[in-house]
Amino acid sequence: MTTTPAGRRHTSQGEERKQQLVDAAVALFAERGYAATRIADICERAGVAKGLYYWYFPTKHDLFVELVRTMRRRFRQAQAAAMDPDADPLTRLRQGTEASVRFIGEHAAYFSFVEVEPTDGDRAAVLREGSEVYLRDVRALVDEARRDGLVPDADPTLMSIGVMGSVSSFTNAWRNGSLDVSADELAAFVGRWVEAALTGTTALR
Amino acid sequence: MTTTPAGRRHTSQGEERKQQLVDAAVALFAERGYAATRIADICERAGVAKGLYYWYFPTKHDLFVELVRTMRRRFRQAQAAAMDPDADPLTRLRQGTEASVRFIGEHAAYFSFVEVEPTDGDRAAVLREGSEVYLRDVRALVDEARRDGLVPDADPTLMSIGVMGSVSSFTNAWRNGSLDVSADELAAFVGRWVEAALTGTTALR
Amino acid sequence: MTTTPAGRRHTSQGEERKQQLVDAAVALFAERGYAATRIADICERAGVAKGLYYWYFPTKHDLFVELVRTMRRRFRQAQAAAMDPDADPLTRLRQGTEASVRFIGEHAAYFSFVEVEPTDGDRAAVLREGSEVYLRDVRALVDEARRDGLVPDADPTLMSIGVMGSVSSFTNAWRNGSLDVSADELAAFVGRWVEAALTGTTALR
Amino acid sequence: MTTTPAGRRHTSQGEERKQQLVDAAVALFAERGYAATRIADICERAGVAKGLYYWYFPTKHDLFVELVRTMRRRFRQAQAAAMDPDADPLTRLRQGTEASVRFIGEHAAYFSFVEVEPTDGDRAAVLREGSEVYLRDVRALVDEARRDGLVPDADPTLMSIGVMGSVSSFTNAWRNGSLDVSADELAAFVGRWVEAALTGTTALR
DNA sequence: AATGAATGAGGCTTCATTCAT
DNA sequence: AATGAATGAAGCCTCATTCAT
Repeated sequence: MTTTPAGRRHTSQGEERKQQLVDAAVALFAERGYAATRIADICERAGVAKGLYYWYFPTKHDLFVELVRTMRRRFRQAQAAAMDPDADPLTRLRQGTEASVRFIGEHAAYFSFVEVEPTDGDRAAVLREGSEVYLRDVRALVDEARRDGLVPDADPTLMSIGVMGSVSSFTNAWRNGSLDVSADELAAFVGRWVEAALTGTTALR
Repeated sequence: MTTTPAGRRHTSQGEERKQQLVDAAVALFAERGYAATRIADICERAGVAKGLYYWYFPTKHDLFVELVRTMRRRFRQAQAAAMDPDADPLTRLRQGTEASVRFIGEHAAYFSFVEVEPTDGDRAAVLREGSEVYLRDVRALVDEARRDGLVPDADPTLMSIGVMGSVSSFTNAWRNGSLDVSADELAAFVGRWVEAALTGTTALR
Repeated sequence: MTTTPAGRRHTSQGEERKQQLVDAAVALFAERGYAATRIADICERAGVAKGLYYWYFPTKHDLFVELVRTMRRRFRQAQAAAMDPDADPLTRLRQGTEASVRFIGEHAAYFSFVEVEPTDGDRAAVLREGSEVYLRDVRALVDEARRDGLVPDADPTLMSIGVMGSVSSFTNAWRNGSLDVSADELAAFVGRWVEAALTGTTALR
Repeated sequence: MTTTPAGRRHTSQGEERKQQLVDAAVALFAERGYAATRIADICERAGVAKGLYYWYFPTKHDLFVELVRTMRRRFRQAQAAAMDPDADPLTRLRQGTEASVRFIGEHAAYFSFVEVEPTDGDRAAVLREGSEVYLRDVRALVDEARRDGLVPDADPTLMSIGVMGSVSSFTNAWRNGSLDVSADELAAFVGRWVEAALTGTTALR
């Protein structure tokens, strides 16, 4: 049960409806972008009348926010689940990176507009939250690795950004169809790429 | 002298006006994004009447295209100028990378919306052209370097994307204000980062 | 129930609204012509918000088309109803002609802009359809009359056009206010005029 | 030498320019209608800069008026020249009618938009002047013919309108391409048609 | 006479949002 | 919960007209 506009309760049936709308929205955002997607389109694809949208979301922006927040949560869970708590930071970083690549590959539609999209005005902020969280997680590992002498003594912020940026760069390209590798191959490559860049010692194979 | 709508000629005075409009547009696109920028805004900032816009550009999209194409040309020139034709491919790659970072840094407003923007519909294609050209240039150097045994025998497409992606990731972050380094420092770092990732041997300092 | 824009269904209430818009449009077209009538005007006169127009008609032109088609249908019905199927072709022609004059007289507002209007571009075609149908009907009767020896052996196309043209010429003048006769008197006169012209024997009284 | 806007004199060279503009306008009005013809189009076709238009005509409407007035004059001259002053009124009427048909045939482009055009607002009045003059001329002949007992004792206004309407109906159809006769044949037919209608005695051949 | 540039009112259309049922 | 109808603020673009040179 969740609440919406005027604090209304939604039954489980209502939850389904809501999810239909979100799913339709994701598909459309991916196809033509957020701005070019009209609420009417979302409703049409979801098979409901236009007016119904507002029973579930107070505004167009809200669906976006809810969607982003939900995905963010799942994203972190996927990363956390992939990391071996007993491993050294560099290993955990690689595991997290690989998990990220895989997760993004599995939610291509979503990331296609989240990564590339406008960011005009409010949505920018919403998305930034997401990368900040990610960045912080990476940063913690980088710091740890530096403390352990696993990576050179370079600017940790720069290194963290390098890690995060690599993930998004490679997955963006992958979605564009310019890469002819499987998700797993890509994940492995990105893991090695990042490690090589960070340590300057691991050869790319 | 250039031509516009119905193939009209513009005097040099007209050229200036046109440039004023482009400049105003770049600033506004950077501030609030392409979609959120109204033609009226561009004219207002350029200090001309709304109707005049259409004397110079048939549509909103056309200014965008012209702008992108112009910048693309300059971008390549800057890269080419920075590369020592007698140096080995890896060195040239680093020189080009550093030049790219610097160029982007000098045209922050432009790249802020070109890199992050929507890409909904037509604009996507226009922008893609740009990265394809860049990618091809990088790819040529990577191939050469591989032939010379300077980089491991990994997938050259992946490596090229890694190079290009690094440049944009770091410069994006730099523009966001999350990085506290000078343009030159950033360029140097990215150059080393890319070289390390590629060769797996150059330590980050 | 009719369909519109995206094939939407309209309730009977919606049908009324639609009709209100059409009525307002006819009045305005008659007053100031199609081109000079803005959609905003139509809505204002119909007492609805500007945006609602597009709920019912995809464009300004569409209302026009729908209107013309509807009137065309009624026009033909009125003509058919006035003709005695057992009468000779010349009589039926006169009956049809008189009915046409009367119908036009009863829908003066509509015909005032349909007959005299621009016809620039698309609307021309729409209107032409109408006269072609009329002309074909007349032509059939003229041919029959010629076969029966009721009219001279002149070019049937010319004669048919003469009939149709007479109807519109007289009714146009009537609408302009240059004629001081009742609709019935006019109808009778046009009937005789046409018959006289065709046969060259019936005296005008 | 004529005067324009601020009472400026035009040299004979200027007269030519002016005529070029008028000619371009007639062609365009005929092609796409008055409303759909932009001043820019006229200038483009005339091969002059847009601004020059206003050196010759104070407004778009004025060219129209001047054009109509000029043609009106010539039209009347053509009619007058065709009538034998010594002939009876009915003959003169037929001669004038035939001359009208021929004149219209020779100036098809002009009449195509003058006859069929919008008439929205001001232009209506300008055009009406024209038909009123024509109507008055016809009316005088009809009255005379009635006095001489050449036509029945019917409403002279109606008869006059029938004459004028016939001319325009047939020539309109002719321009539309629905008639496959020469201008002379058409003129002869219309002459007989009108006479038959008026007298009810002349058989159509 | 002639040109390119500039103006600005105004039209059509879109679409997020709200309302009545 | 759900629907069709209604609203109105904007935005893009056109084009007659004017201006400076």
